[in-house]
Amino acid sequence: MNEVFTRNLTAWGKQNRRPLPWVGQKDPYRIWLSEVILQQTRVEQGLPYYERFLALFPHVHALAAAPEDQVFKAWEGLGYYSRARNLIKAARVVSKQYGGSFPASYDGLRTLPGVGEYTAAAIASFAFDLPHAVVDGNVQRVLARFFGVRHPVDSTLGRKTFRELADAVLDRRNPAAWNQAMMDFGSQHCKPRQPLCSSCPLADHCVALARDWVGELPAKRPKAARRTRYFHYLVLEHGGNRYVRRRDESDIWAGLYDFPLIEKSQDLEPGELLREPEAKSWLDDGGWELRESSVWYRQALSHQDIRACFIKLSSKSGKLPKDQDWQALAPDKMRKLAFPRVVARYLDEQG
DNA sequence: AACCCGGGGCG
DNA sequence: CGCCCAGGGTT
Repeated sequence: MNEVFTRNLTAWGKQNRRPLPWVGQKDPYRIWLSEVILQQTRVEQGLPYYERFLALFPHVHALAAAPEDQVFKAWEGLGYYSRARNLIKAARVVSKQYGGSFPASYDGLRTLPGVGEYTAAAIASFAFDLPHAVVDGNVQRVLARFFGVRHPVDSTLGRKTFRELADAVLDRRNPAAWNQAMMDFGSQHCKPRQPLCSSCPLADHCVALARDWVGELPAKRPKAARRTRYFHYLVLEHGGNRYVRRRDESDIWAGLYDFPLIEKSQDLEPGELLREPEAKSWLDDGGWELRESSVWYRQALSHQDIRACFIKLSSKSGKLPKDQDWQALAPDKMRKLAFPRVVARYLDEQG
């Protein structure tokens, strides 16, 4: 069974390799960059970001030397911004401590920030031809269906099972081509919905197909409920400038910029909002006057449902409390900074 | 082990 | 609207 799986998947891989800029590459920097960009991200979505990053930062030293805000701006809209933070950290380690050369071992790669089991195996196999099997969503799906594994992929037992299975079927003579074939097969043939079972080279021995489990595999644990948050943004204008701050690392969008924010568990009208203690402590004595308030913008994330409203106020004195690190910025300065998607949408529409 | 972290595309 | 995506880090 294993032999059939290996032989047929290898044959499929030879004829169906995807023409992507990082496929077949041996430069560890380019492999690493593409893998981090593609974490939890579709190829079609990540591709333009990969091209842009490579143009802006052709090698690891350029990325290591870049201003952080420039890297975040290049990452804007891609999500999971801890990837951008770790990208900068890892680039600096490779640039300064390793003289620009990525570690040429799985364990060495694993020490880099943002490089977990999957990414370390990917770089080790693609760049260095080392025998490490990648286990991503595609690989899990192929293995779960063909071998009929019903453990949830996000459970401890499931992770162990899929890692061992992936290692067992790995073609150690050509790990790069094997890993590529597994992921390509999962993304193009053994797809999550409407997989191409009728023309599948593995159909004869596929457990899921024989038992009619294709639609339920791979199994996942039930998800936590989505939390709804109401973000009331104060757009404080003073002499053509607006106040922004860089978000800290304890909540969503760490490292990105946004406006003074009052969060509530429900939506408030501007009149109610400005009577809240939080608003009064910020705005009192500043002579702030209400100008207009936007419609509600909505952003659905996998784990949160965020609704944002933008309330514009202006003042001649422009006074704000000093205990927060607000900066008053002109529009041309703001354009260089990265904002959450929902804020960027507002800025695009309002100017 | 459970939880958190974005955004987009698709059925 | 729910699911999925070339996952990783923190608690």
